Amino acid sequence: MATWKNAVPEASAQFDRKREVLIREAAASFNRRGYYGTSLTEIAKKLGVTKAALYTYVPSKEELLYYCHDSAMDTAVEIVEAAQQGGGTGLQKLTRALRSYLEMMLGEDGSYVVLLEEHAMKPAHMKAIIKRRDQFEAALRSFVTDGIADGSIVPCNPKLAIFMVTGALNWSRKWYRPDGNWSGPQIAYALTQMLERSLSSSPSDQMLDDPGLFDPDMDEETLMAAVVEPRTAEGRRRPA
Amino acid sequence: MATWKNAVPEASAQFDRKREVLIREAAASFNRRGYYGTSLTEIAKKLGVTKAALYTYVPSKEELLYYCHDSAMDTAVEIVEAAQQGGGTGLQKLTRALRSYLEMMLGEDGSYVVLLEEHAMKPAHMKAIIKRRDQFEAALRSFVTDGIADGSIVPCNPKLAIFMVTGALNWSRKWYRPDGNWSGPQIAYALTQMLERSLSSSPSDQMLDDPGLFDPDMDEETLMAAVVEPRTAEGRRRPA
DNA sequence: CCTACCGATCGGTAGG
DNA sequence: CCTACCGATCGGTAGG
Repeated sequence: MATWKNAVPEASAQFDRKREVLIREAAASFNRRGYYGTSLTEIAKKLGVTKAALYTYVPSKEELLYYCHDSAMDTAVEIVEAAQQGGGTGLQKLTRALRSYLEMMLGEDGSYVVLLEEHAMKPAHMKAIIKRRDQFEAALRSFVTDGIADGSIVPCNPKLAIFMVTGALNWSRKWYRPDGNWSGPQIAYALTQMLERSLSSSPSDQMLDDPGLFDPDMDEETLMAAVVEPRTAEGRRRPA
Repeated sequence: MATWKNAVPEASAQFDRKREVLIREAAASFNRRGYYGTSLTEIAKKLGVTKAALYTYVPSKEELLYYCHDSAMDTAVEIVEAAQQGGGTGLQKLTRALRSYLEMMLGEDGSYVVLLEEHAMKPAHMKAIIKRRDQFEAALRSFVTDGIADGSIVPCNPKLAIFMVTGALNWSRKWYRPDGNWSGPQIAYALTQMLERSLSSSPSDQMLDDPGLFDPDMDEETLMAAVVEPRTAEGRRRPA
């Protein structure tokens, strides 16, 4: 007799799950071909259904784009909060945030982080997204001002600094190839290191000149020793 | 009797000029609303003609996008060549290239530098553009390897370094507001300074914390003195 | 350089 | 979740 009671949340979970898959698939397509360059028919075909079926989960194409942006902001906020709770100097918090942001973006479902074409949304949706993004950027800027105050970051303009780092990070989606020589975590480490150097009050004179040398399981000392050590021509690449 | 002879080049010049205006207008629209989000009717309206008139100057919308990309690459190549001929260390050449690239991009007709949606072009056009862009990036990378060799740049991965700086630069189009607090040259100076710091073998411990302080006519010493000096709340902004 | 039109494709809906 | 369809808009062309 309890069957009816259980059936409701199960069905609802199914619905939510499908909706989430739709959003990720849409975001990937919007990223690849642009909002106007992607038809709902294409998205539906990838999901094995017809266009009409999509309207069970979203009321319009525009709203689908809005959901994509909103999901991306959920992730961004999580990353900033985790970086904040990790503690340490301003520079450490910033570096941590940048690295996990990049790892996420270059990871499996990273393509769903939509960044462009906010103008395609209707004004109310656009304002909501821009507001959330401003909060994200403000959190990153606070790491910079923290760092300037605690001496870990060189005095600079926080606004410009954050524009610089987010630009460098977001651009990675344009050139990153999952089947290339470098893995996501390797690029995340090496790129973050370069950006950290531009802001650190005590910039390292040792940089990772081959991202392929980085191993997620390696500790900092071993890695830095590898940088100066002689090594084989192709170095160590794509560690499991 | 010479009238006829002169009329031909004049007409041809008129044609070329109009074509150029069309390309810039199209590039600005493509940048704003995307390739698929921009109709030829919109572009035509901005130029005060009808859509059909555009076909006198370009054979198709796709070809118009190709011309946009190609013009942008012309400018990029010019900038790199000028930076090369200026001489100096690898770091100096790189910094010079980045700064003029940014000044151009934030300048009056800068919006015509199209960067995205290469996939909208047919394969042959896409290949041609990607080839030219690779040459541009290779030139920038050579500045980095020059710099590592002459000791002005810290040992690093040139490919990653150029991806980082181009990302930071290209992203500026997303946030730059011509009517904002900072002028194009001011941002170009301050942002380039930050990027230079990430690669320099002797990173400055003095950064321009307010881009508004920068005056194109100011020499380096006066500027750096202004950075440490006390100043009025709003600093000096938007010098003529 | 314009008016008038074409075939194709789009987002969205009706009805089941 | 599908078939079948709608009005609107697109890129491109004919003919002048």
